[in-house]
Amino acid sequence: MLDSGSADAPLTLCPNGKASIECSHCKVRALSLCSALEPDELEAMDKLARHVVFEKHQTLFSQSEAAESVYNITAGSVRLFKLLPDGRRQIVGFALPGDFLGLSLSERNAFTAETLSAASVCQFPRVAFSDLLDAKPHLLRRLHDMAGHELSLAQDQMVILGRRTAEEKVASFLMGLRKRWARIDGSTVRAPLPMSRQDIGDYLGLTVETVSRMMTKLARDKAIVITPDGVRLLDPARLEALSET
Amino acid sequence: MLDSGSADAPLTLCPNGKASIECSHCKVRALSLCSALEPDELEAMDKLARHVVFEKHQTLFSQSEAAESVYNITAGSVRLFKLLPDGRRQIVGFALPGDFLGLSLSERNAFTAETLSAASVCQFPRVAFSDLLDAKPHLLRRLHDMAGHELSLAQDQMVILGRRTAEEKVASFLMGLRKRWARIDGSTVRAPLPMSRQDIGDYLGLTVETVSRMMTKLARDKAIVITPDGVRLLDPARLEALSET
DNA sequence: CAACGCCCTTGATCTTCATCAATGTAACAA
DNA sequence: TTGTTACATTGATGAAGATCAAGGGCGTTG
Repeated sequence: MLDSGSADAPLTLCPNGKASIECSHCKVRALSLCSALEPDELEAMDKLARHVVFEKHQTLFSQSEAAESVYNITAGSVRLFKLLPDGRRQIVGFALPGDFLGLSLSERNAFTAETLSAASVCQFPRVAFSDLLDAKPHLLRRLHDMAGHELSLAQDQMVILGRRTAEEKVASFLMGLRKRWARIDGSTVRAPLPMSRQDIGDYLGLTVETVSRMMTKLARDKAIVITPDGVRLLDPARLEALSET
Repeated sequence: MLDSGSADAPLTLCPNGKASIECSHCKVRALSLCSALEPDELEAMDKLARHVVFEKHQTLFSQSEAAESVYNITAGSVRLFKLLPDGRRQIVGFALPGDFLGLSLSERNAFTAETLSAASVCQFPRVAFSDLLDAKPHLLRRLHDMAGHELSLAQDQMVILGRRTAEEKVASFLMGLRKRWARIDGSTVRAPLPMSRQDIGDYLGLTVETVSRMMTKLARDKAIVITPDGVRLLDPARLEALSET
């Protein structure tokens, strides 16, 4: 895990002018990229930053369009997907608070990003961000490490999509999501599900109905409890067994 | 496509001492990473390089082991896969001549790499390569761009695994492979298949039998011709339609 | 509060692909 | 040559998950 040492130091740098304790931007950035920055570099980042609030189901950016910005999700969550011409949809990931989008700095967006709920986003112009990187090689290095991690996650997802049963897919999904939430809210058993069953299905290569049936099955088996906002994991060992690598 | 301007200039730098026209190392590196290098940087690279020949079905490196090297495949091809404890296998990619492995520079290997045929590999110690990058930020930048491209390919593969039928999967696979061979041998219709049907199945989330049936179907429909060493694409338009994004 | 829409769940049936089994084919060795 | 082995193909059957259909919970809106 990344240390959060730089989280409270540069209070005044938050682009929206609030104290960090109130500012989701400053609060979460300690979780990922910005903890690698020196104060002067943070300042440079913040000069570029623009804080934007999106409503539910709004599009941050679309597949194939020219990439304009790098995004840091500071609150809310986002679905990332590709569409086939006939309407089939594959969700390639979900972005949670603290996650970055567009760090590969490619010219065009590889997928569409839509908010699942109201969301706050810290946006940096791609070109300016790219220039900053050229001036700060160690930041680029950090970025490259993050890209390697992302690639590794994508390959794990290939295993899930290609070689796991419906029940294993849902179990792996819940475990994976729980671990990501743990970094954000510290909970070891709660996994809020801001996305619909349809979204989960499009992420796992299943239909809504199958996702629903597998969730019901896991609940019947006392592995999880389904709550209005997501699930609580009753038997992580059982889920772990279903999703073992 | 990358230009090959630096392909023939630094002839003497080839680590195995042959002239470039005979040296698969020098011939292929123009295709990817090394075309971004200045002569002095190429020299630095070559000082690190070790040229190794592997036999068929040998392991280059294994999943979870400490990553020792960066690899440039100069001849032959390689399968990259992850295993589940119960033996299910997901191939996450195939490496062809000119491809690099281990450029993410992570501490541990994310997958196992095994040769499909006899293969020549140019190997660089990971740590030394990493140090070189720290000294050459523009090379790191180039690497990061390549990582972004790889991530994008991984996401395309997620769409194939999650949302395509067996026939579409096989068609996309053949088209994708043909495009990669085109960069190597220039052919627009030939797609050699150094991997077995089992390998293709483990790449596409299918069984051997289904792969075989779909190949037969495509051949019956006059979209491809099956040859001893691979396939010839008779009707690329039909295959394209099956694999349209 | 009633009506509507949206999402989730559940059941019945169908399709695709996996599984099981047999046969075919090419490379290689004795 | 024949036997052996590994891989590919083909057919018959089965099962996982998709599809089709209906109903239920819940928040929103008039």
